[in-house]
Amino acid sequence: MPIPYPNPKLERRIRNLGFRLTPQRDLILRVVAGRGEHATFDEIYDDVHQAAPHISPATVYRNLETFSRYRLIHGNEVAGGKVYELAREEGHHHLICHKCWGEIKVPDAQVRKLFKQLDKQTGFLVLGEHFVFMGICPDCRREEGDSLGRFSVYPKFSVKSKKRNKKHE
Amino acid sequence: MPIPYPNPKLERRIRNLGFRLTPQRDLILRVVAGRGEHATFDEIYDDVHQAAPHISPATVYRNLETFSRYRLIHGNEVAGGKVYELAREEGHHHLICHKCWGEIKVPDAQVRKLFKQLDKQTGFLVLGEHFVFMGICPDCRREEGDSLGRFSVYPKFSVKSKKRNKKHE
DNA sequence: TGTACGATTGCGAAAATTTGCAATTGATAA
DNA sequence: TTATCAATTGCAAATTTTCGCAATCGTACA
Repeated sequence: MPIPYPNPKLERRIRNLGFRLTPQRDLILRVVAGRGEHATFDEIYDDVHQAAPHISPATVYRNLETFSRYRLIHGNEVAGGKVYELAREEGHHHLICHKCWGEIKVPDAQVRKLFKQLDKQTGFLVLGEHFVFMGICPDCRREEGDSLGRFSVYPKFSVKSKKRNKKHE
Repeated sequence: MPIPYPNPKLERRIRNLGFRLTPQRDLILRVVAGRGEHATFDEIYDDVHQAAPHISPATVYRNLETFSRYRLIHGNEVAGGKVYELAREEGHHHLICHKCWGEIKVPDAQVRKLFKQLDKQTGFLVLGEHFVFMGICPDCRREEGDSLGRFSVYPKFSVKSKKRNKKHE
């Protein structure tokens, strides 16, 4: 379940960071929230553009980047594409299979335990609330063993051409 | 220490996967090997281009992508830039500080333990040999506490304009 | 409220990355 | 060695992403 929006906590956070909460930013956050997990740039931009055609891609790029940088949202590299989602208190992590692209969720506690250990040992505080670990899922291992054969790898999943609508003509 | 090159094992791996070992690919691998850890696209392309000016950026992009896909090299998203390096037997992982960009290496064993647990619990085999965990390092925590303030975040590290030399003036 | 300042936006241009395709060239088997 | 065939390359074009800058527009404060 995505974080609800409007989200007073999020707004407070934005202002505390010294950011202005512009209509553009508000909309972008709403869209990301509405998309739930793993929204691509295109999905986000499409929604934003539909709701407010004057908002430029550059603004969306910039804000996604800014929000990520300040951990209001999380950006994740998945299978050749980048996906975004609202940051949450609870972490959640995925195992994604190289072969079949299946996803398995990992209980946060497990990963958190590693971070706690790292902290104890090095004093370093890991901040990521969302990690993606690539590998091979149980089913595919059964089929082909642990090594990735030549033809077991897939093309990038993301749709190729976005072909945004030009404004003029 | 980067993996030595030429590397018979790597060549065998390439051929086993059904890839042709073209001069372009050979050079790219040599360059990546020569760069050691964390080579950016630009660094790689520059070296390649210097050694063989006729090789196009597209070829380098394609092969970096292909090699990553088949785990001959590892591509990693670091601080807004992507970096590549030759894959190795031994994993190695980094903690990178959001504030000062300091790097701390994590003993592979520690992370591996997590993966082993995941395997035991889910049957999923994690394949990544190189993970990057972002967070706050001990020194910066001491200075500012655990929360990331507005001005504690840095611009992207990667050099902005690449401005490749055009061939035809 | 009204004013002032600096953050943010949209635009167009620049730069980076990907793609289509014809030509080339490894690798295999005769 | 030579012929064959599909993988790979280089180019140019298409597409995506970033950047510079003047104009706006939130916010803070009087």
